[in-house]
Amino acid sequence: MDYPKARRITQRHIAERAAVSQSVVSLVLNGKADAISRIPKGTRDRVMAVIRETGYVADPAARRLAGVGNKIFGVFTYEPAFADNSTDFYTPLLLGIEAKAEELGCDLLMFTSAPVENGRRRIFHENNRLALADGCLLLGREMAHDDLLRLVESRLPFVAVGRRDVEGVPYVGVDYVAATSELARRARELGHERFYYLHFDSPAESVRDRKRAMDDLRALPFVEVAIRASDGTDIAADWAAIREFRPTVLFVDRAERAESLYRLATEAGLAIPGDLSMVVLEETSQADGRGVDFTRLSPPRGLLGSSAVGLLGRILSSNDNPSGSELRTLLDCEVKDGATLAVPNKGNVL
Amino acid sequence: MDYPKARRITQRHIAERAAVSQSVVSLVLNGKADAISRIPKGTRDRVMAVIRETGYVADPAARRLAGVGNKIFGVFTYEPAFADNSTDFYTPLLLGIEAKAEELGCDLLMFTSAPVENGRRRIFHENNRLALADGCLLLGREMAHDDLLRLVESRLPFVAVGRRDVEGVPYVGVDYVAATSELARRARELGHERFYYLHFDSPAESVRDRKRAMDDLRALPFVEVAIRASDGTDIAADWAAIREFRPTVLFVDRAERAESLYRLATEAGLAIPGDLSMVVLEETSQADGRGVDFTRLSPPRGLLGSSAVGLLGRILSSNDNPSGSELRTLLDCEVKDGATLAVPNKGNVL
DNA sequence: CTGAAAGCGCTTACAG
DNA sequence: CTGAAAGCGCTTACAG
Repeated sequence: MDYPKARRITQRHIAERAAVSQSVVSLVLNGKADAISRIPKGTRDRVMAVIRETGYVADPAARRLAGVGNKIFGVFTYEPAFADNSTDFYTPLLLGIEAKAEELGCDLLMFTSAPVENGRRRIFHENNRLALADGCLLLGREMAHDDLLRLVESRLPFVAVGRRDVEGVPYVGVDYVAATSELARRARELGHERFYYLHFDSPAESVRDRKRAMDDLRALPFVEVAIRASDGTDIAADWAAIREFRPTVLFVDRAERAESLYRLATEAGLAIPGDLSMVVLEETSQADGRGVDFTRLSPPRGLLGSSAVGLLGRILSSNDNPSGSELRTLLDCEVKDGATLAVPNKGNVL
Repeated sequence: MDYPKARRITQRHIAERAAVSQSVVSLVLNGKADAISRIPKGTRDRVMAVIRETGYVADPAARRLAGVGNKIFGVFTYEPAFADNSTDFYTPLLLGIEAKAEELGCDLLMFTSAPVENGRRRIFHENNRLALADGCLLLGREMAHDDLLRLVESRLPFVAVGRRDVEGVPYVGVDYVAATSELARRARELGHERFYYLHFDSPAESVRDRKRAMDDLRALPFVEVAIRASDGTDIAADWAAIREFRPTVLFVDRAERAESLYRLATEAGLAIPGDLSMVVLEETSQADGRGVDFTRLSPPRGLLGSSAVGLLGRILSSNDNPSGSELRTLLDCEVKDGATLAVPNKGNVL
């Protein structure tokens, strides 16, 4: 793809018309305060007038090459953001990111060109345009840890959305451990003692955090917890495994699976929540208003996005030095009361 | 001993390690076929090996400055895309854009930094990063025609999403005239003779196109058409005006208003569609599944986005020359049968 | 076949 | 106070 040479106005043109040298134009435009103050006001005004007349704007590529920032934040999504099943997840995140970027006066460079291999994107591909960004935002449930290490090494400032278990990676994440524990606590208080947790089979931090909270449950007296990883391809098998354990409450980390299990349960004649309570550890789909009103977690996705942009902005700003704990922020996760968690029926019918 | 500052790998480094000159590296990387063919295969392989080892990627800013394309498409949205009431409109569009960009291997530069004035963005603001993009996509219901003219003049290749009445502006739009006429034809066939059209008070092309179709209706025998522009601030007044005309069918261009009018009508004891049929000339909100199932237009938003990206790609490609009509494409708009258009009751009760 | 060099448009130390 | 110049990393016509 060739770049059709648009006749651009340059600082040389401005300089000619204002009868100064090109460097004075550059100085007036973005010199340091004390350098500018040495230029007589008359000269400054003359230059500014010509700039306004001509609508001159500095070429960002040249600025970049000369080593200054451009207020461009790269956005990299590990899973393709536009895939239908990711829309619910990414849209609120991206809205938060955009809102904050607008507030900071930043442009957003979406790295849609990263090639997809095995369902995930490769960030360091040939011809990646990472260097055009002042810093970068990383989104995705799973991120390859070697990519993250390489990014740290590259010195490109970046912020991951979601907690990451990699040394030196700044992130803004969600406190899934606390929120999951809170839901478990509520279930326990209602009298549940047999917990089943069906979770996605993934090494992602957000998956592991939820699992840790469920694991910790075992320390409580009278509580029994069964945990099963599932790749989601055989829900019927998952359901069979669940029934065998005879839980009174079922935790599921993915809303879509919860829907399937809900159907299987009701088809089997079970009353939810009476015979079996259900809890979902993520937000349910907003797409249709007809879904089950699950008791669930509702991560603050908009805030997550805007906070990540805010943190990246602070990292890039020379007169701001985020502390170690600010570089590793966890946001509180809201619990939404739905209609699927209640006191268990007396006789367990499963 | 001082460590050399961890710097970017450049072509010079590659050249040193492969024992060639820097220009040979550049040639191997992106020279024309006949130039490359003159470099012995051994040399080429040596250079490529070093490039692979080091993971070298050309600096896009330098490439840009040297005058070649970067496969970056700018995306400019006149209305802030993240505003809550625009999400329904922009999201499918952006999904289509992203999908096609990924297919073409392009990155997307979202101009979120454009300052908002009076609810719309200014594209030519100081420090705009337009020049970083190979070409640009323009989204928005209304676009300032002087901005468009200036853009044409700037020679930056661009494509507008939505038909535009400005000389030299390439676009991909929706054929609202045909689709609106089709809906009117159906209403006429069902026996409707008194049409009311309430439309947004805006000079936008998409608004004018729908209005033209409604205007054309007047040519039909027995048909009476009343048309009212509304800024949406006083729906009650709009409803009063509608009642006074006693239409049997009400066309509305905005789904949100149609919802309000539907409420007013049913509160007034009217049966819809019996006493009053309603037709909406845009897609209704997907946000909740509980809205009215309007008979309506459903513009192909995803396709609109991907087609616009495709067209921009063709414009930028040197070996492709879109014809005049391809530069001004209108897509067919689907009509969705809902529950609000039917044969009118015998006695008009309005 | 390969290298030296000009040039893209900027920033910024340096010299008048 | 202001200008000439080096340098950022690349592409590409031009000379050997």
